[in-house]
Amino acid sequence: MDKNYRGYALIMKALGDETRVKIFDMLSKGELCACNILEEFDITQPTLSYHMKILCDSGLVNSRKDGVWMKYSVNRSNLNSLRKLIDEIDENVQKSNK
Amino acid sequence: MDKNYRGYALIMKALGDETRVKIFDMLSKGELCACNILEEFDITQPTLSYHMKILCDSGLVNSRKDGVWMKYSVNRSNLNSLRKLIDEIDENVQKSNK
DNA sequence: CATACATATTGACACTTATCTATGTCTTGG
DNA sequence: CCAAGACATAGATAAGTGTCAATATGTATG
Repeated sequence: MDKNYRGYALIMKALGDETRVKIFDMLSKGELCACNILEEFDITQPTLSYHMKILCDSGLVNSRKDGVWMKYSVNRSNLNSLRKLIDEIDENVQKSNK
Repeated sequence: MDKNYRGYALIMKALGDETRVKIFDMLSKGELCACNILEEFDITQPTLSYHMKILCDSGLVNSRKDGVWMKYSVNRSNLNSLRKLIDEIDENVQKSNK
């Protein structure tokens, strides 16, 4: 049973940036609009747009258009898949150290 | 209570490469020597050495010298800290969707 | 419809990354 | 001590990344 290492690497890479991991943590507390996120960082709007695209492409974040605004939220099922990988690795570590 | 986003980003970046996430998964099943890992990949020895350095620098992997060999293993406490971050984010998502 | 506003796209740029070949260092056996 | 083997380091290079300014696109409001 081969794992989808490429997919996991994509997810990890998406979180492998201080700005993006912070954004993801913010989103975990609830849906946010791009402008709300932008306020929290010292980056320009195009740069935020670039980061949001990476988060969405990884599958970790969902987006929906609400009028003029883009609303972002955590994709629960892909977060769960990431969680499972970590849990499985952790289990293996427990076993191999017994 | 501010989180160490930089540290988390470093860890995620370390796993944000297909080769490295695969190596980390291998190590979760037990300590391995560099030469054992090398056999599983189509990369040169210096490239593996480069990847192992990144994994070790992130804190996710421990190394020890055993004679001529370098033995690598998962750093349990840092894996646990990663796990906690994911768990916490997951908990927030559960809460905010109630 | 014209304007304002929120977001996306483009093009440029400096910096970083993953990879290789060549070479260095360290350890062990003879 | 010398040679062989395991690993690290250095230098080169092509590709990828994060950022910005400028511009385009889409949407709501007067």
